[in-house]
Amino acid sequence: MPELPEVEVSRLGISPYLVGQQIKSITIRQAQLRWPIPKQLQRLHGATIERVIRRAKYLVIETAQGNAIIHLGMSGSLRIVDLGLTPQLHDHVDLILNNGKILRYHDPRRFGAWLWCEKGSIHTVMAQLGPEPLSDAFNAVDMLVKAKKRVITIKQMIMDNKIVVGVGNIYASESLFAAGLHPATEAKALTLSQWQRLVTEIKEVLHKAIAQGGTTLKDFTQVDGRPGYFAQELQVYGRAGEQCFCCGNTILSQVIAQRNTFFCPHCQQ
DNA sequence: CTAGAGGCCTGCCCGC
DNA sequence: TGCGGGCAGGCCTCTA
Repeated sequence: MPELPEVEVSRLGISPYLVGQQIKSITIRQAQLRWPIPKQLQRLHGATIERVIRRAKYLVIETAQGNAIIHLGMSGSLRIVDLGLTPQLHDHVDLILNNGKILRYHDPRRFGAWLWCEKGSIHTVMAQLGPEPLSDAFNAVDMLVKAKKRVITIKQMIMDNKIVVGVGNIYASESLFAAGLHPATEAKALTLSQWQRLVTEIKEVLHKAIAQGGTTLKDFTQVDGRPGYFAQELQVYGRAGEQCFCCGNTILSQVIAQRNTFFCPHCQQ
């Protein structure tokens, strides 16, 4: 699912309902997510939410008692619903707030996670993460240097969370199309100017996707239940066999590192 | 250390 | 209509 834009859209959607609110209680209907939901999460009881931040594809709900970390996995989504709304199948966690709202976590495949992090410490899942793609720490010069040490395609490299976070399978294909680069190109073969183009397009694609409310293929919804509209903007992802909007050639797909990858053989060399 | 493969889950779509 | 196979937005863990 959810790549960086979808997680950021979720953050923007839930923040106004969460920040400053006290958590009345937590209801866990299914604790077996990617990891079992830790008991310490109950320490949110009575806590006031100070901030909701995003790091990579993780959301962090900060309180004076400690932080809850949420990951949406492949099929997770968050909604703000009114108190009393009957939970549906796969609605695994409710954060019940004192403003009559519930933050409701839905995740059919249960690849997502709810974790607990003590105040002032860094959870192991977030300890090894690379730079944020929308920050200046993600830049062409650093990518060029790192690429020289790797035997890997550019698509694998931009999807490596130690190199740069938040770029998943959809936005990797879309960014590579925008940059005119074949996804299977050896990372070490890219020139500085090609890295500049790719870095710029990754930032551009992510910004545009956030502005459109993310991409809904199946499971993802915005906080109010609406889909994300970036699906209408996709140039290559999921379009194998269809015509390139740019040149009319047939879009191809190829498995790279066990992930399906979409590209235009004419526009991407 | 790196790179590649497997696995976790449910749901959906396709072909028989 | 029913059923098995394959596939899906992520990422941790194990092996070589």
